[in-house]
Amino acid sequence: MTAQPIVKMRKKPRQARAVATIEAILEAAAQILQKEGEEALTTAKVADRAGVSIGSLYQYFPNKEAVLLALIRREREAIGAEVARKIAESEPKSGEDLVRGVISTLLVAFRPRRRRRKLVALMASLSVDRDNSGLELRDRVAYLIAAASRRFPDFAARPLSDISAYVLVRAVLGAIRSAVVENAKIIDDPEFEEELCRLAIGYLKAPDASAARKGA
Amino acid sequence: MTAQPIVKMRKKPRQARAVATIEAILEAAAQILQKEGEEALTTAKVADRAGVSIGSLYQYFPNKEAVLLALIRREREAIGAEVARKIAESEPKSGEDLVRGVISTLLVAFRPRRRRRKLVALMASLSVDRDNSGLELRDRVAYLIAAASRRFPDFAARPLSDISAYVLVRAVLGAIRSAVVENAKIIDDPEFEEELCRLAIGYLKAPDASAARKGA
Amino acid sequence: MTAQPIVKMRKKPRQARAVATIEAILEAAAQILQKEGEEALTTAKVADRAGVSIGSLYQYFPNKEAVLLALIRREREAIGAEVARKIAESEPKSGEDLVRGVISTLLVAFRPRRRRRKLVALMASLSVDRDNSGLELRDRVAYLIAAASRRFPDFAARPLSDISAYVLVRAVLGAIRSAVVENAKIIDDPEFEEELCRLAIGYLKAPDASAARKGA
Amino acid sequence: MTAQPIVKMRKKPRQARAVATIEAILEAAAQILQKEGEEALTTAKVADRAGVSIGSLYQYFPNKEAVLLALIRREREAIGAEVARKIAESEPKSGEDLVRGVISTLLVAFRPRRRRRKLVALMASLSVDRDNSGLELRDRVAYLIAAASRRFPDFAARPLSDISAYVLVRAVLGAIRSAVVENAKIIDDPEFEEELCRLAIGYLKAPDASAARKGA
DNA sequence: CATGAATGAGCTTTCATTCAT
DNA sequence: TATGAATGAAAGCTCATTCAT
Repeated sequence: MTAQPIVKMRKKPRQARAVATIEAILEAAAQILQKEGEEALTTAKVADRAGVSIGSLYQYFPNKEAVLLALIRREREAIGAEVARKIAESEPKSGEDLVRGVISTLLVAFRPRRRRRKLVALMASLSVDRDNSGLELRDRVAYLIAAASRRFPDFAARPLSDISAYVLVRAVLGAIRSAVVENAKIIDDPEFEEELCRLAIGYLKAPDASAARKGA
Repeated sequence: MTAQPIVKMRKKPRQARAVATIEAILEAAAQILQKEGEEALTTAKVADRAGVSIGSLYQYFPNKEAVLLALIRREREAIGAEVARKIAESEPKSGEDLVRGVISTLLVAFRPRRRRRKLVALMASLSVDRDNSGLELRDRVAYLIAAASRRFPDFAARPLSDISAYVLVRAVLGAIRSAVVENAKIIDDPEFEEELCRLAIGYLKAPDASAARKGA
Repeated sequence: MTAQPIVKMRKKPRQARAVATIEAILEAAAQILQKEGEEALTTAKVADRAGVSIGSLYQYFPNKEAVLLALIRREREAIGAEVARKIAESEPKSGEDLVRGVISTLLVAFRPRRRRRKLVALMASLSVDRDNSGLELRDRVAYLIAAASRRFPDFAARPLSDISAYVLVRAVLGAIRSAVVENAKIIDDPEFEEELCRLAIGYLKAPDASAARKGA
Repeated sequence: MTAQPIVKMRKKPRQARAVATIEAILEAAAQILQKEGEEALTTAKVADRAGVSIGSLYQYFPNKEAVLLALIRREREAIGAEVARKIAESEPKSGEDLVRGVISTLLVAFRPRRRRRKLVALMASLSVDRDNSGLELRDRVAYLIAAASRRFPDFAARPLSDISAYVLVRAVLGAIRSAVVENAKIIDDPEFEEELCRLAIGYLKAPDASAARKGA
């Protein structure tokens, strides 16, 4: 895992068998990551647990890193899509509604699977350095919030600056990340969800800081 | 990094020379981590850059992990102490004052040294799994805020629950962490600091969520 | 290239299509060898470049080595045939004539195709160990010279011993080999050709060494 | 053995033990090369036969190729030095004397050790592409001959052009190379040596070709 | 105490070859 | 017959750690 920025899969699967192989590899990688940690994630182990030969692994992934990246991308897209879908079908009536919906969905997505702990930690550390196409979750959430801040009367007072959006999204996801990674039972606590909402909504409704300062 | 769960240092340094050696090793490790990343951090390289033999390194640290842990702890303590000191000498007159002071100090601590980027990422991923004594920074900040929320009139309205403190501290540090790790120039932007303050202060002053709900 | 000592082709091509396939495979191998070197010559790459599946390659060649051997043999036969043909049609009038003709043809055969460099090197290293049927070029040349030394008056003085033939042929081909393999532009230099002729003709005309010694 | 032009040793040995290790590695490599061929030359096998760990091998050689290169260089220097020494102490009285001395020494150097067969083949194929500092043998021989062609009356008639030297040295070494590589008993035959001398001396004494042509 | 040579388990990756489809 | 997914032995190489000097 030295350099090699290659990220794509080595070959497109043309037979159904191949698709199953890829899926098995990713699932095996996820399991090992979860149960034994990143250091235990060796290509041999992944192939073994996936029930395929090591050669097959390398037929579809150019190197170990590519497996990790694919795994992370899959996870991220799954969560991102879920958030978007839930929001779309819940038809929020207010900005507050929407924020509660987003946070609730995020928590649901990260919660049940304590099994995803290591993966989330990895996502945090890997995504940054190596995968710039990977900010989907954050960007999607930021987009949703920004849209809401324009569309709904309760937030309309002040449009969201880029920096505000950055702070809000990173703060909320940062807190969730901590909860997941620190393995805290707190992530199942309704009060945690409530406080997250309070943090977000309070921030979105608060008078503009600079405006406030100038006004003072 | 195979076996050996030992984590403490192998021997107490009794001579000034020993202290200097340890310091040189940690500094070398920090430099390598920063300039070349975690993968490049090998014991041989650390010893070499520190100007000591590999044998000497193992005289002071039982294994590679111990070096990393010591490095992280050093960094964390430095930042924690700085926050505490700045607050102590600034004698805040209000809760808002104190929060602004804490955030400002945190940003100063993380900011100038873009060189600390990799270290911060490491702290995040390592602290959780391997060092349970390591939450000092977070705990210290949480303690400060909690104390303030009791001491100062502007926050007095509602004492900070454990969960609230958790959310607040993780949110703020999470946003800063993002800024540092994503290498964003945003960390130098005054507006970023302002928004962080707005987030924290707004949260601390907002009416209690559950109270509000009950009241409704 | 593990086991399987089989060296012959697996099946006789009975259809024109098969011949074309074999030709495509050999041509692909030659190209890869030339452009990327021996290490890059993998069966998968050969099949790919030849436009056939890896399975098909193994239908015509029992293993990778057989491909190489076929390639070398093809090359060798081509050059050998060319030398023979040129000589036959030039109807040399003297031994010197014939020698000049042979050397000239050899140089023409090896020259234009700097592309054949890697192939020549291969021929040199492979032919020895693995292909004992492969001395055709050398033998053909040796035969030509030997015949000339008997047929033409200018060489008639002394019949060529086996060892003399060996020395002469290896010397001339060795010098050409060096020129090709070392990638020297020398192979295009007319003086090079002239000197080779001088070497060969001088040797063939010189008084017998042992005779000379005895005479002395 | 992909790229990596590194050729030097990884670290200078500072302890006597290290020198012995290096020697053992080279000797083991030579043996394996000889008895089992180039394909059998794996780093593990070399280390094993040398009685050292694989790690030790890589402490002194950056990669497998470096081992080969060191081996070849060692061999080449040994032969080159021997040729030079023998000539120096034999104090040849004529050019013919000197040529006979050189050829005799070369044959002695290559002869007794049928064990050197594979090594010579390797030298031929490797030296060219990868080690440009490696032409010592050829250059040394060429230098000796060139000097002789100027110093001694029997060759004085015509100074040796660069191309003539090239042809002569490659021809002689090419013939010897063939004898060694083809495993022919011919290398032990005194007539072989005699014919080589005849080839070389005849060439050196022959009237200049171009002169001859012009004269005609 | 310091040194650095030695160790070797274990990792990633390649590629010739097979065989079910 | 042609295909290409699957195989897995085996290779090169790294690096944390030990221990004789």
